[in-house]
Amino acid sequence: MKKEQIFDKAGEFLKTAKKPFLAVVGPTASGKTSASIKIAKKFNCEVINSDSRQIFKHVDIVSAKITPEEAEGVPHHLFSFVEPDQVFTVVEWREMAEKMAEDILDKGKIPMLCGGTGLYINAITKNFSIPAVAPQAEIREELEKMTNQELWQELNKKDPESAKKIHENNRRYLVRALEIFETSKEAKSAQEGIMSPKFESLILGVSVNREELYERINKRVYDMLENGLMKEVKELLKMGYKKGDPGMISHGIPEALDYLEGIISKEDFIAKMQQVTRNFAKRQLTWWRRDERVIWFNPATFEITNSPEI
RNA sequence: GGCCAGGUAGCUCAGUGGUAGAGCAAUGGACUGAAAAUCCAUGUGUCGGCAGUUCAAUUCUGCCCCUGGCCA
Repeated sequence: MKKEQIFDKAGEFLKTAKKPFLAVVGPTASGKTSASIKIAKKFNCEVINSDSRQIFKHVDIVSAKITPEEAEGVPHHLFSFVEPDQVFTVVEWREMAEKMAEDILDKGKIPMLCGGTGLYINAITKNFSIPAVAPQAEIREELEKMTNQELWQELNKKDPESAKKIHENNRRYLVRALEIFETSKEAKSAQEGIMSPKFESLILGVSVNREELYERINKRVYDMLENGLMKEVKELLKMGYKKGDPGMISHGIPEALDYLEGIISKEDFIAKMQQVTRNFAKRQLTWWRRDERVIWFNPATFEITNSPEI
C-alpha cells in the first residue's frame, strides 16, 4: 500500500478548515524552500516569510533568501523590508503576517508560512498573548549594569514565578522579565497566555537525516561564498551597517567580519560559519520535535514520516 | 645523526607519586515584544609503547616509536 502523502493530508485539511493557512517548518538547509514551492503550487498558496533574518534588506545570500527563479512565480511576502540596523520584533511580524494572511484569503488563495523562526510561527499559530511592553533601551541599559545574581534576585523579589523559570545565567530573559515588571507593574508570567487562534493552521515539517543535513549545511556555506557572500558583507559595511546590528547577526556575518579584520583565517571563518549553522539547525530540531501538531514529511517523496528525523 | 620541546577526551591544551580536568565540538533540553538570539544539562579517556624504581606511576628513570624546532 502506498504511504500517505503530505498532499492528501493538506488537501483534506483545506477542505474543512475555516480560515486556513499552511506552515512549512524544519531546520535550516533542510529543503524547506523547494518543498514549500511544490506545495504552494499544488494548493494555490502565497508565501509569507517567517524567518527573522530574511525580513532584512540587503541580507540576501547569507540568509539564504529564495531567488525569483526558485519561486517559480509563487508570490512571496514579508521579505527584505527592514533596514539591517532596525530592531524588528515578533509582535510587529505577527501583525503584518496576520494582515497578509487575511489579504491572501480574501483573494481566494491560501496563505503559507515558510521560514525557520519557531517563535514567530508559534506566536501566530498559538496566538500568544504577549505582554504589551515594548523593548526599552534605557531600562535594558540600566539592567545590563547588574550582575546575573543581582538580576535574578531582583526578579525573584518582584516576579518570583518568572524567576523560578529563568536560569540565573540567562541575562537576556531576566532583563526582559524585569523590563516587563518595571513598565507594567505586573508579572510577566501573569500577562502571558494563549488566545483562541485567528486562523486554522496545519504545520508541515520537513524531515531530515542529521548526517545529510550537516553535509548540506557545510556545502551551502561554500555555495554562498561562490555566490558572493563576501561581496554582500562588504556592501553592508559600505552602507554603514555594523557588527551587532540586528540584520548583521545572520550566521556567517560575524565570522566574515572577523575574517575581514584579520582576527581569524579564512579556513576558520568557513569552519566557524558551518558550525554555528549546524548548532542552529540542531536547536531548530529541538524546538519542533516536541510539537505534536507538526506533520513530518520526507521532502524527496512527500510521504508522511511521523518523525523529524529520517 | 646531535640537541631541545612535545606526545593526556573528536580538537586545543591544563594537571597530579595514590588510575585525571577545562574550553571548543558532540548529544539532549528550555524558549511569549532581540529568537540565525539567549540559556541549561551530559566528560572512562590503554594520560604514545615497553621495561624499571616504588606499597602505588599518567606523574620519576631508561630504552623505543611519533611530531615540531634548531644544529649538522
